[in-house]
Amino acid sequence: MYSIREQNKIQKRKCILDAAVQLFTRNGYEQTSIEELARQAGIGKGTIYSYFQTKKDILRAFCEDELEYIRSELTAKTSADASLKEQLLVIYLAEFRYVSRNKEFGRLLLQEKIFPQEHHGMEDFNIQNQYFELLYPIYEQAQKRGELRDDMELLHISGHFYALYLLVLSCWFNGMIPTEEIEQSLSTLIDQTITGLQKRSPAPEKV
Amino acid sequence: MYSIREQNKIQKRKCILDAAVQLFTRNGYEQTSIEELARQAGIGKGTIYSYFQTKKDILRAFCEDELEYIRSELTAKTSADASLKEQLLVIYLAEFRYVSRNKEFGRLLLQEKIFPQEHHGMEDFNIQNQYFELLYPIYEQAQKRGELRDDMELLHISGHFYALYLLVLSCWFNGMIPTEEIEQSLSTLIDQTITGLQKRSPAPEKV
DNA sequence: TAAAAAAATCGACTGTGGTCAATTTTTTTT
DNA sequence: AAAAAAAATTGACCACAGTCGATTTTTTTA
Repeated sequence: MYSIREQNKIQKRKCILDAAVQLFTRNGYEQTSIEELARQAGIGKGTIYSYFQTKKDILRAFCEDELEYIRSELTAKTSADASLKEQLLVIYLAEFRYVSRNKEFGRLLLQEKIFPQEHHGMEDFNIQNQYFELLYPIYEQAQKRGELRDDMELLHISGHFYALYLLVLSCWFNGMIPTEEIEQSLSTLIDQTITGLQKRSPAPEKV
Repeated sequence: MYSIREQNKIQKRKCILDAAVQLFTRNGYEQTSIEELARQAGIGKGTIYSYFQTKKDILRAFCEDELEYIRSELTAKTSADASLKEQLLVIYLAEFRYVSRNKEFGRLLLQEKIFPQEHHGMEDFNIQNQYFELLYPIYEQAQKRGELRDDMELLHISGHFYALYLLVLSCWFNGMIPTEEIEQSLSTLIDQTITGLQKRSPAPEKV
């Protein structure tokens, strides 16, 4: 049972986020002032800061919600019979599509997510872990089918693929990879990872 | 031959960076105002902005210089006989040590470097590429010794290892990996990359 | 060398993110 | 129901990043 107070809090938080979405998407993040945002949400400026610590947190909260939704949608859709590579591509490309839809948002979100401020702390840790766990079933399945080694920690495997995704994102933000080539790049890197960089057939001679 | 004007520009730029180093390291980046910085450098506030576009650019300029120096030192030192893994570890650990020495600087530097603003553009692209090329000899050498496949683009190989480094950095910033375990983590991931995540055929490989 | 042009310097000014003490609203106590 | 306590709200206020037109310094022209 929620008290009036708690009801209001929840509702007001939503008001702020709704106003943020509207203004951020219309005028951009930097171009939207907190005062404007407060006006649009129908509350005082100071009140915003009892719901969010910083301006970035507002953007982050919205993005996280959206991403969470996309992910839940996705796991339902991913076909379990597809190869590991295919499944990973579907997931990471969906994420990329989201992050790249608005470059400004994506950049700010990733900057905070990958190299966060001290004070956020534990939150991120959990979200990150949650996300990894989301992928675990896929890796486990791939292990069972013999697509992946089974003498490795899932966390390491998961991390490894995630690292590649990060790299591709970074290259895209730096203009080194155009949008059309993202899939190709990811695909190549996934292949590399699975196969390994080690020289194959002729047995390597020890020096 | 430098004109008086050009002489002054070079010197003044250095003044600003010197002042920045002093104040940033003493009081931190956030706690140092541009006015303070200008005073310390002995120039007007507005002048700073004809040398650097933003406050972050000042920090970045300093960090880049330092990093460039560390890298040049390093390539001279790295022993060419060591294994690929050993060489990579030396290089990436040196970088990590630098980035982690001051967490605040490191964070800001990486945020800008990995997910940069639009307007910086080409600069970063070149720096990134320069860095990759710095490592090329090491990979080529490893290919010749048969440690690495030689049917792969150096850029992809380079990128792949760089991705792992990024991941480890991110985990460190998120508090998922404590400083003492960085080497271990990197080491594991490098092994994984070289060997590949694929399940090896239980049947003995042809000798 | 004097005048004109170009470049560099400056600090008052602006807009904004974030704070905080005073005020209002809700809940608890008597 | 009234009083007291707790929580939420607010906008004036502050500090600071970044701008810009006025001023000074350097270079070029005549």
